[in-house]
Amino acid sequence: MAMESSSAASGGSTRREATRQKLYEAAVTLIAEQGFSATTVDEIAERAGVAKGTVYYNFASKSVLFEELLRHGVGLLAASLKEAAERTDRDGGSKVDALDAMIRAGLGFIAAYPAFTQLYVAELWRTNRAWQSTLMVVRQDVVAVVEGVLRDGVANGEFSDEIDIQLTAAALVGMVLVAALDWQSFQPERSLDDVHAALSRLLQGRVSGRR
Amino acid sequence: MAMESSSAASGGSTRREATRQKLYEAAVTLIAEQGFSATTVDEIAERAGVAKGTVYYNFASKSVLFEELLRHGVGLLAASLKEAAERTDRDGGSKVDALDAMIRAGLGFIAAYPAFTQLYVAELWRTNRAWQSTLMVVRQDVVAVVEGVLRDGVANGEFSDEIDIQLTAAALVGMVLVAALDWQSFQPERSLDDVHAALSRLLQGRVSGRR
DNA sequence: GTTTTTGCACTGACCAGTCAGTTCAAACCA
DNA sequence: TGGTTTGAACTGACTGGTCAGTGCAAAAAC
Repeated sequence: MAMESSSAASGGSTRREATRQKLYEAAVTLIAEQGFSATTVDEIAERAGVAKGTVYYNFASKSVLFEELLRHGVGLLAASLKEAAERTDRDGGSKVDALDAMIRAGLGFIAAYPAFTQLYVAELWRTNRAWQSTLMVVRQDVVAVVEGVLRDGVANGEFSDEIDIQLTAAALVGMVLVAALDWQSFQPERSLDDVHAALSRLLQGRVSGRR
Repeated sequence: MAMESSSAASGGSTRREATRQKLYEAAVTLIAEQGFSATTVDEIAERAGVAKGTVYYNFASKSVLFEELLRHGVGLLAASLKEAAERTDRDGGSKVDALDAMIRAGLGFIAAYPAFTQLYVAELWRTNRAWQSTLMVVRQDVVAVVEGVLRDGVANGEFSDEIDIQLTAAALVGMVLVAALDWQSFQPERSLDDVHAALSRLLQGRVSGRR
């Protein structure tokens, strides 16, 4: 995942931490490609360049490794969105600007950690999974940031008070998520700016306006 | 999935066909809940009320069963979208109306076959899967319908010629997909009309217009 | 000298796919 | 009508292999 790439990152930069990081990175790619069940612990260890025993020295089980990975990644995404919204606020931007900035931040995150995003999308709507509750919490973290901006926008009259905040937030997140995954998978040569412009136009209803 | 529920449906209404149908229905739910790899053939057989051998009598392998399931489901979705677009055309509606009708058709499909949709989303962006090519084709079937409407709209001046057809189509599909899954998972009490209205508003840029 | 990692052998559960044998229903016969 | 044949459909015990997780002694790292 290469999240927290600088070695002097948060938390304790012990040797243990470095190993865990390597394991995260190996696991996220493999699980994104193959899914959780189809990915073996041996594979993860091998890709991380580490002995199998080390995996179990650092994580209680395969699913615990996965859950910690999820929390790790979503934390970064939510923080990035929040930061984008707040920055726009400080600069005196409108709420549309804030949404726009969040779209860009979302795209940036997905471009940086495509594997994580794939994995997240693939697992989010599954039921009957051990880590379902982890995912719910984690989803709420992200959607809540968007909902907050929408709510503020309605309050200050910038958005129609007829919008359905929950549904609209979900739809916006979905729009960015799917467009970005499509971009990565099917036309990776496009630039972030390109994709951002297309989504921005859609957001601002400038599709049906005939230029 | 209950697709093709009438017993005198297309194809041959043999005993075999009925069994295959039962297997589809069993498999789609289980795979949506647990994922492909985590779902065992024994489970599928049991849920379908059939012996394991029957699964292999009817399908060459577990993944062939899955691939046929995918084609089966996506065929229905694409047909439903196409039908919605054409109906709008016949009634002399605009291209925005066509998009709107497709959103409704998409929501209707997802409401009718939520498990299939979950499964589709979860598998679509995985790489390194045996059925990757099946998925690509199948995705194109759906996105192409939306692209077609966008293209027509640009041609007749209804849409800005600056829109990026591919990206916009993907984003629209994503918007509907994710909003609908969220609806089903997190606020199933909402009506289809509710959800449709929210998305329709977003599509037509009536979010930032201050009523 | 303590923490962490390694390497590897081992276990027990689980699972995809097989196959020899059984059931079913339609067609044919008397 | 009732009996018989035939092939398609179905069954479920079995096999060969895979994989999560364990245990541990010795080596590295700090």
